[in-house]
Amino acid sequence: MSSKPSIPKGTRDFSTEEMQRREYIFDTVRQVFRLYGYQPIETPAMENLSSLLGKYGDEGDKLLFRILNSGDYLSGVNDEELTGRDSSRMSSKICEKGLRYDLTVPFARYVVQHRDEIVFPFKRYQIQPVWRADRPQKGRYREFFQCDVDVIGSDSLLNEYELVKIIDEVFSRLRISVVIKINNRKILSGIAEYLGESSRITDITVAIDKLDKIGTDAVNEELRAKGLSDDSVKKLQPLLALEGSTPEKLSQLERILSESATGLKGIEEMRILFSYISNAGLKGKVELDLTLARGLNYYTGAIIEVKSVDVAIGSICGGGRYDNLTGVFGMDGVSGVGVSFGADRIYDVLNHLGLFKEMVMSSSEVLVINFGSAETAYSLSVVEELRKLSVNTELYPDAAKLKKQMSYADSKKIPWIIIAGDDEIKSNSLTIKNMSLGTQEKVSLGDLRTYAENNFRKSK
RNA sequence: GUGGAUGUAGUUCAGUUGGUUAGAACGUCGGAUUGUGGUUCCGAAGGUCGCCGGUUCGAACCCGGUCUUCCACCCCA
Repeated sequence: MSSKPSIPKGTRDFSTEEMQRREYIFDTVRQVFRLYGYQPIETPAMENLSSLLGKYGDEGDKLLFRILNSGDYLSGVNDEELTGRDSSRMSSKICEKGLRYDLTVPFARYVVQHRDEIVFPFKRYQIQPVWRADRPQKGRYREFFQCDVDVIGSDSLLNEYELVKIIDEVFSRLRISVVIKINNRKILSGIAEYLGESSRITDITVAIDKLDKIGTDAVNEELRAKGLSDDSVKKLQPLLALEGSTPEKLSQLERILSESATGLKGIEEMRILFSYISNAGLKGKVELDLTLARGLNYYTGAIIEVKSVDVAIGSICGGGRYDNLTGVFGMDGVSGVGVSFGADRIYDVLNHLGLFKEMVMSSSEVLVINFGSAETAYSLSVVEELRKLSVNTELYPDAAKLKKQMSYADSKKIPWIIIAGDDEIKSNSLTIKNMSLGTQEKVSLGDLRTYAENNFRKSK
């Protein structure tokens, strides 16, 4: 015997119960996506490494799972390279494929590759696993599912608004209270411009993203450590301290960033978006959050992030506008915007909130007891009839003791049992037992249909 | 990738400064009850103490390595 079997770090098996819960999440998002007119696509688990590299920054490149070439993968490597121990150079020689890191970049590749078949604006959703060679933690896995909705080929801010509506709808259906945070890359660019540090926009945004977590002083310290002048740090302070309603914040910003055309454009975009939102009657909270800066560096307009109000687990949904993602695949001038729901974290939130407990997890509505070969034909006809009526029904496969069959039903939370043995067959009837009440009654075979319609599937 | 914790029946956890045969609860299975589950009673099975090595007369316990999970950074769904 070898040691116990196991699965790679950061990956998980899902039990039947977990899968029912997960499918509930997937079904919910899928229904909402469809409601807004989005259509599904899928792309392969692996992409050519050339499609993936350089899209997520240096950090992202490190987190890509690379797939070793098949066959004699060392044939193209000379001795010098082999002994050079340069991992990154080696990997580019021996790996030409990688596992997808997100769904957005493969989508961009898909759009470029299928441009002739696609009608724009193209609204698609995609629910598939992605892989990151991250160090796992709570709520961080190496294999996890994203549920992406994107619309590509339209600049309209109505798309951003629609995505906010979708987010609100999904989380209200899932009964998770959320706050939707929105920012705009152009405003962040404007701020960097205003500080005279345009080239350091990444350092600046990464630092101020941590404001919530580490506080103003630590952020300032980090900015200085990254090489920002004291003067710039000083100029940034009023921006970090902005208060008031969203329109008030935008007005103050407008004054401060009056010299930056990009910044003003961003402010204008936010004004329009929030004007849509203010009339939308959303259930969740939506706020402008200037410190929201994380996300991939391909965002160019709106940046969206959603957090659970009740459970601290990082963001459960995020996305934004990317003006030219398809450009890197040779197709310019196509703008897209989309968000991604993190199914695994949403699962953790629902679990933490106890919102799964009330879910009915029964595989079958009715279990027909198996008494043995003499009764099988009679039992099967009952099973068939119920299935014709769309009642989820199963026949216990073995003629086990009644006690065993009943505790099977009990542990699987099957609410109804049908007993059809000798006595019943003789009188052309069935004994139907309600497992939660413990009551049972005899029903003639001819009344089964009526009984089923009046009693079964009541929960749905 | 950096730093720090963790690992004992299926599950949650006990286990004395290193000392004989590693325990409990819950769960599972069997019986009390051969046509009645969820309650009760009785009984049983189930562990190479994550894995590999070292120290020791002797290791679940001490040391090293490794893997897992978790926490903080980095980054992110």
